[in-house]
Amino acid sequence: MVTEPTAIEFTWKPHCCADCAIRHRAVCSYSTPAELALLEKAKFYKDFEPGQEIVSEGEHTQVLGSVIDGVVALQKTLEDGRRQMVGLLFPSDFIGRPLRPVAPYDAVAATRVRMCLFHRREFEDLLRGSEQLKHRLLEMTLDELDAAQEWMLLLGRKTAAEKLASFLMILSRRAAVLENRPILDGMALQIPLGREAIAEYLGLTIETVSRQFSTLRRKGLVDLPDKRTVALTNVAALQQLAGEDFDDTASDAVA
Amino acid sequence: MVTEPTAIEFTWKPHCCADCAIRHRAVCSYSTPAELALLEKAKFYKDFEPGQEIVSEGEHTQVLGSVIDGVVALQKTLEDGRRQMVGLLFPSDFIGRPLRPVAPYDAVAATRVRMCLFHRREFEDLLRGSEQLKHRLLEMTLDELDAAQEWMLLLGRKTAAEKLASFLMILSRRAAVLENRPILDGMALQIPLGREAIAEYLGLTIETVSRQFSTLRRKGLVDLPDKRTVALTNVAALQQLAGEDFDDTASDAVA
DNA sequence: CGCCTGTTTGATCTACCTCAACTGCTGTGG
DNA sequence: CCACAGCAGTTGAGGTAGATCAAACAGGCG
Repeated sequence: MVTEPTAIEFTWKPHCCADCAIRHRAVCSYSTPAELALLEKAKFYKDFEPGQEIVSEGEHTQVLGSVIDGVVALQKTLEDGRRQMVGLLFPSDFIGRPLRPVAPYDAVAATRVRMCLFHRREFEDLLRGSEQLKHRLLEMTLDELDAAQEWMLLLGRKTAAEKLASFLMILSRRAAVLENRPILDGMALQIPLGREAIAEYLGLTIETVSRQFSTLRRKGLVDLPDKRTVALTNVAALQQLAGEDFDDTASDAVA
Repeated sequence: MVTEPTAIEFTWKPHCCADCAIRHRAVCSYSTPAELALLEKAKFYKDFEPGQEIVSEGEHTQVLGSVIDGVVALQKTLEDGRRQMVGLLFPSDFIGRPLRPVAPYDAVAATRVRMCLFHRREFEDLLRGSEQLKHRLLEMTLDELDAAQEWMLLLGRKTAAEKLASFLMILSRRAAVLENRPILDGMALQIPLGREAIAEYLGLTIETVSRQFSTLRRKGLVDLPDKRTVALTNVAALQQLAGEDFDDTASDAVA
């Protein structure tokens, strides 16, 4: 399963960090030109085919880095094969824990993926010397922790319908940020995962996911032009179903 | 519910950081004497009664800091009242996100709690100037993220029996580290949570938790001398049931 | 002693899982 | 151009783990 990737042509191929599409959002976004030059020297690109493992659980990982293009799923597996996704990474997200040599999960390419990688040793050295890098990594880790805690609420307490609605809203928000446009009724959402991966994301079975998609369609909240596309026909209702406080009610400070 | 805490006497009351019980494990553990002096000046202690809110969801928090004594639960709530615990903090753990003014969860004292607190502003200033503080906070955040991902696997894929067994093993491990002793058959585990809080931890109902406790007792894996105490009579079986790879199989490195 | 709160146990119900059949693509080969 | 695998997704029928509703029970405390 870990075959060498065949040459994949992405629409855009970065050669130097200054041109990089994720330059201002990735772990390097606070780096000074001087530091960027060091990163430039150390980095290398690698492409992965859908389904290919980037990191595998229990493995002593030698590389870590940023997703430039594509989507990566982090998943954990029980001995009997039950699997749970624990992370879904988009361009600019960072894979791998500095200072922690053994990966606690599989990282699998969900689509074609281009990674900007570093050898662990080199990256850790750079990190040690760089206030900016460390600061940005802390920020990103805190964001990931927030997302994980929101996800725990979903897994522990939401119904299947709420789970799927939440998933669609999360994807919408992610797409809105990456593509810099608002979430609107009628917007077509490209889903980078098949039904099985969605089920692993939500802690459901593939059949339940499928049924919930059908229910959402029957209720008129979404259209399903094809298996990998969801058109949001009623964002407000979907958001309501997802059970999210998205209103900007400023609560007053205490103590 | 947010009444001022009455005076609580803990057995040990730190006055200066050098004497502090969590000195070598908390966010300040890498700090130099010089930095410690700054922390010393900025810190203040505060005690909380069981059930008292330390931080509340959506609130603009002005303080953050370390748990010195006691246990704190982080929980998220849906509009209709369904609640999920998303963090359980022991002495030396850190509460609050620097750079993120609005709390995404309630932090509630599960037991009597003594906190070592800082005003957000002051702490952020210290953090900005301190390589050590930032590094330790990054480490701790990464640990919390690991724990959250393990927890997601539990919530999404484990059965009620597996969930409870996992919970007991997590508590055991935590106690083993804090009290610096191994996990052994016969060891009595003090549970800092009532059945309801356990249910919120595991994404179950209180009744299911209670039934699973009874089942574990009937199967001879635990004794239940009183409601807040669990004696582990068969650690190996419990670990097995929890479905954890606790063996130290070194997997070989790849690329 | 009776009240209050937290826990256990029992009986039933239901959301989601499981197993199984079916649909509709997409690619391949005659 | 059609036949037919092969796979991903959908739909259906029935089973079950855990939820829900309800009652009994235990300990602490006035």
